[in-house]
Amino acid sequence: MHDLSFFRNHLEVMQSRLASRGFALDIEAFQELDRRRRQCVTESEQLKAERNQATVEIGKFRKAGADTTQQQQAVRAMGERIAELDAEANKVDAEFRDVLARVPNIPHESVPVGQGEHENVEVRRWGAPPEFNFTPKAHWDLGPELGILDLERAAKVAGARFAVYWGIGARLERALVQFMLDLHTKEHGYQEVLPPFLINSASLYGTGQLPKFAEDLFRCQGHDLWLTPTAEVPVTNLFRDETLSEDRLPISLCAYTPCFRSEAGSYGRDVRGIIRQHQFQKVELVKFASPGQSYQELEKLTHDAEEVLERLELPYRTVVLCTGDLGFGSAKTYDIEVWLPGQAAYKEISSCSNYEAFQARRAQIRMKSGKGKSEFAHTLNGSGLAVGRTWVAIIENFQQADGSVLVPKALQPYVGTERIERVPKAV
RNA sequence: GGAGAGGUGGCUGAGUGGUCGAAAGCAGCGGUUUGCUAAACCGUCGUAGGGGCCUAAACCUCUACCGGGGGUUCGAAUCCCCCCCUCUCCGCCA
Repeated sequence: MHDLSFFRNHLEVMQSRLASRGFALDIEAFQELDRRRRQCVTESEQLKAERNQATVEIGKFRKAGADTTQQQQAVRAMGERIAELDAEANKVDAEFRDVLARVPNIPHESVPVGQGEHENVEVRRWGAPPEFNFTPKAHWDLGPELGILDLERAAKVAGARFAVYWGIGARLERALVQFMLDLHTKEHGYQEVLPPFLINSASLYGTGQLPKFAEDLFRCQGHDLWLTPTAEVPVTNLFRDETLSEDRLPISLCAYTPCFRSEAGSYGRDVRGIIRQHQFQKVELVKFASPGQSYQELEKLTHDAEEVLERLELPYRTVVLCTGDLGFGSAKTYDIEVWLPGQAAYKEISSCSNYEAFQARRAQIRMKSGKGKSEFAHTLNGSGLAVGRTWVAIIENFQQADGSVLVPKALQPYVGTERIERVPKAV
């Protein structure tokens, strides 16, 4: 959500900067809606002022014992007109807000201009893809062969795009969660939180998933509750409608949650394996920062996520998204992509974004210095990391000729073994 | 799930139909006094939207907001209905 008065007064600037990310702002339609909205509000408020005055007079007259039937009728008629005007004002205002709520954020000036994914710019590359003296397998073959990944039974108990992990496979997933949380809390200065996995509409609105992306979510029938698509939502909304004191910023939080996404509109993409699931596990990093420090914090947060891959000896590259590939609310985003031998490609495993005040304005997250006026905080978040995709990266990168998988050294204490071998069938 | 008690400004807390955006206290901010600190005293002290004003700040003014949404009334923090949340007790449950 943009600042209304700023937006209204800088329409041309907004238009040109939004155009860089492929969003066409219709200035005339906006102005017309804004004009109608103000007209309704002004007229209604004038009438309300008159009514309030008349009402006070009636009170005085009645105290004096006078008959006020006539005045009462007049005010009643006024009330009817006000109701009409308010209905119209509400309608126009809702329309106006809806338009405004669907305008994406302005890209930061450091973001490269581009049309889409292919124009993202690589900023770092770490490690080298492993070389195999055999043809490496993809996890969708390797996992079932090892007996640790079972997509068929997952389809039975839930459906497509779900997974069941068996034995050491389940333990590997759990070990990764533990490892990531330990790294971020003990070495990167994050405080761990465990939020609700079901969240209400107000929270989703606060971080920008609603109203625009409802079809991407799972909703609980009969309740105002949705399955969280990412911990970003409950964790960022922790401070909704609150004012943070500036000297406590930045606040850095990390949270483990499962994430649920309907993946409507992604039919046919990543259908094999567990790259794209309705449910996946993620450790999320969230920061609340002052405007002056938020870009520095974005760099830190991104490095904190990259560190996970380095400790796990997984090759990756980091790209900065160009204007055309930027997410709805983000002003700047780094994607971290891990190397997957099964696909011989770098695949997104984390997305680290600075939303500036875009979410904070929606969620009313303010900050205040000692005596200054309060202003909106900046919010940031990034995966640290997507656990399922990290699981895939380990299986594929550390696979051996005999079909077993070596466990990276840093993870061995958590997994309790140096090598993953075929698990005995449960039945 | 059942019964009861509540939800008022940053906090505490008054207010049961009109002059209440809301007493009082605390915290905050500005000032006076003071060598400094402390204290005392004076003042100030909510948010959002509209207009004055072409733009920005300041200022003035209007409107809305006393958990949320509806209703009654000339007029609602106050009366009625629905919902949400908190607390206490009971039931059930990991």
